[in-house]
Amino acid sequence: MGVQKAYQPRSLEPKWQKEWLKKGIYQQYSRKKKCYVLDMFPYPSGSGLHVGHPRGYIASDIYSRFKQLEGYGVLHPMGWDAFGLPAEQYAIKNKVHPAVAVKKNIATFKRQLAKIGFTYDWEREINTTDPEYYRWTQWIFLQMWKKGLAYQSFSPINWCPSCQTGLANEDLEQGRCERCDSVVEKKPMRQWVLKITAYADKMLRDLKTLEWPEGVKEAQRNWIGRSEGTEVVFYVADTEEEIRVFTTRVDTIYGCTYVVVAPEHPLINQQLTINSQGIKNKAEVKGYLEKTKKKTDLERTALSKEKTGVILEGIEAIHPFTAERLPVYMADYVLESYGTGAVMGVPAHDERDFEFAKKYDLSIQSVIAPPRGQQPVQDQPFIDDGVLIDSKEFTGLTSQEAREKMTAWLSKEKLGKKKVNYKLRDWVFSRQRYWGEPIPLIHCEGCGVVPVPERDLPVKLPNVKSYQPTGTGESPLADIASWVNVKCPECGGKAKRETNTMPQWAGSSWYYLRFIDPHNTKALVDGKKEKKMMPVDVYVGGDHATRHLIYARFWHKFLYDQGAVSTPEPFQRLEFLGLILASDGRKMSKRWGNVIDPNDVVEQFGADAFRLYEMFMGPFTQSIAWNTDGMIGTRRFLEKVWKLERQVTVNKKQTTESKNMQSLLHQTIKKVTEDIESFKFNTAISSLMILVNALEKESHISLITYQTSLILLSPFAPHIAEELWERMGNKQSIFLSQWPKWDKKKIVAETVTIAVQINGKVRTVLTVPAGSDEATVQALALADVKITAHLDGKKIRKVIYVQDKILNVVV
RNA sequence: GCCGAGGUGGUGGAAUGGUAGACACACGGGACUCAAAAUCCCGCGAUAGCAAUAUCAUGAGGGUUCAAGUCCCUCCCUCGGCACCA
Repeated sequence: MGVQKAYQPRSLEPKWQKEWLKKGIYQQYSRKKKCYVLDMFPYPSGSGLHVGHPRGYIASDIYSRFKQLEGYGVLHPMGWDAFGLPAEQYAIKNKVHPAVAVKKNIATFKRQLAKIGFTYDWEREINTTDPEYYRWTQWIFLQMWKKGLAYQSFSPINWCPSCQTGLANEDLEQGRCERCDSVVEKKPMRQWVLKITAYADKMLRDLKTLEWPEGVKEAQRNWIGRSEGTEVVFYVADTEEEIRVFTTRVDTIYGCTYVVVAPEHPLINQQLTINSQGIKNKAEVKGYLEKTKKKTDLERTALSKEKTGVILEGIEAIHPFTAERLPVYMADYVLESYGTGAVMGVPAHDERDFEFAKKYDLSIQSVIAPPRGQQPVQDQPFIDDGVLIDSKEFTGLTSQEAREKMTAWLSKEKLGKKKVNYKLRDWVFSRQRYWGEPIPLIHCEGCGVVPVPERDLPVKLPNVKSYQPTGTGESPLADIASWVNVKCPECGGKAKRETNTMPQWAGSSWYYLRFIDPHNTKALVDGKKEKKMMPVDVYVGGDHATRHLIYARFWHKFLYDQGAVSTPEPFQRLEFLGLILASDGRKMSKRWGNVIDPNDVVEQFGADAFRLYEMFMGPFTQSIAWNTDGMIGTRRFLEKVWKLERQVTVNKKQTTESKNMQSLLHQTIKKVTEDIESFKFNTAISSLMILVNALEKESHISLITYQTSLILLSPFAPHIAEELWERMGNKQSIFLSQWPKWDKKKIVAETVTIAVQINGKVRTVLTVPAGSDEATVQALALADVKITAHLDGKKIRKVIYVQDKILNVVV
């Protein structure tokens, strides 16, 4: 053991970091049981890591070390999600190739990470911008294309005028670009789109099988937005034209007093171009259309906005049940992109319709009566289910019965059918920017769209003079004639490459597979290695509740259907972490000047103290403000651990501590084991502190107790644990030892304290041998002065006794 | 508006229906020191009291229970997600 020096993390930590790497301590892949622990890999930005980033990495690292100690072969890799706008913007500004900037940033990130002491297997490091990586991103895209899941669309998409690129629905936040906050416009453009909606049902269904936080599942459910309803046909009077309407409340249809279509609805264009009949107030309608076009989606959907619309004079809709002629309106509160782009107006039972009807003085007919006892509120629509009234033969049915019967009737009459609708839109997959994976397709004059043959993958991103977006809807790649002009791989004729690139989210949609064998992604296809490692057992991260998780699930499910992967879901368990905010309560950001560099903290307190503090701050799922003052606490704790060595007796295997001490040790084993498994690191650490505080008071600590404590500490503070472990004479790394098991019998303490209550109020506590029976405890309690004083001769009505916990006397 | 997570000391936070405030930070007092830092010991929800102790106290108000931070009902507030989705 030698003479003990002061605890000096600054020399001790780098020493072990090197040693672990050299010996490959964390590459125990030959073990039988596997555990795949994955972090959401970072985007290597120019500003480097701040103390918020490592929170998730520390958690996954603790979990990985714990699982390795439990005997698992743990895969815990790290890589870089390096395509995307920031690197490109940096490149434009500084006139360097984005790949150069990315390389530099990755080096910074790695240097920062290395100091915290992670178990990452750097032999499996990946980078989404590596052509050998994106060869497979392109390959997967081609498989989708071949199955008809990638298609060209020419309809209007979301266009960010500042980023000068098309965006997916998921990239918007309240009608603004999530990246730059610009108001997004609608722009008709040629786009590649992935048919993610084809997987809507499967993604929804399989959420049930996942161990994910309820909130994230719910966000996914909302995003997919499945709703069951009825599609109803309203014929346009005196024509063969029809307006199809989607509703979830067909039971209210007798209250339908008008029909509304979206401005983009095909009927409008068609009826405007008819000369003889059709819309009579064409000028008015055209005027409204013009106004709508000028509005952004943001303005159209603004919450407080009053509903506007215009009647289509000369057009009437036939009510499918009553054959009444109803007025038809065009209004921009109806969205073309959802349902059929047309709705039936039931003002008595829908808030929006009610508002609209009030404004345009439309008739309001109540057809749903509230269930017994309830009174409808005056001057407000009744939007709940109830019992049908004034609905001919459907009168008297409940809403639910009516929906079924009415839908059945409509089906029979060929006037409608059951229909499921989703909010989820297909994924706009092309970007008109430089720094992304080229879409591996070729446009041939003769053959049309032709895939790049597999042997020609990857389609490498060529060098360009300017990374600046062109703004024309073409990417900067379009300017490189030598790259764009190719021979058609099928007919050898004149052809051009697709110049759009893939979005930021492409590379991260399958990266967890690449880690399984980063040098040979054929594993994807041949399957053996994939089968051994998948699924990811625990996925740790935050901030991407919908986009990344929904995209990755979609790609994975596609690959599953192709037989390329063996599991229907990629991430079995998800641990979603809270952000670390700056001490001012804001997000840590260069912009606010409130960033704290983890390496500064490590420099001052040591990596182990830093790791402990990040986990001790509070519950893992909760956002929390950083406070460097707290660091001193975990550092002091480690100093105590360090000094404990002096109390270790040479007496080898035997335990010398009291029974109560043994009980505490075993309680701690149980607590730490269970808490790590459930990601409750803060309470695991506090129980370790309790143990250390107690050991400190012992005159002697047995070797076995001490070493057990070191193992319990090692996932959290690996460096100090390894150092002290070695000082105990161990030749092999502590991380190749075994996680202790608790002994139920030893957990039971010799003595326990029992609270004695009178009428539920604690009056005294008794220390009694564990397992004492009620009679014994009651006798002791009634003999206690404090109790007799309170009883004051009153009659005891009842006594409740909970073993080893409480005795309640009711008087 | 809908969905999700919350509301506990000066602060971060603990509490299978069973002694509310574990653990830690800050703070106050003491020891050591010429002095400081570090370290160690003691105290630390509020009110009253020299004290023993008593009363009150987990966003607000009701309820269930021998016993409620925890379960039920009504309401308020904070954070996160979604939102003219028919």
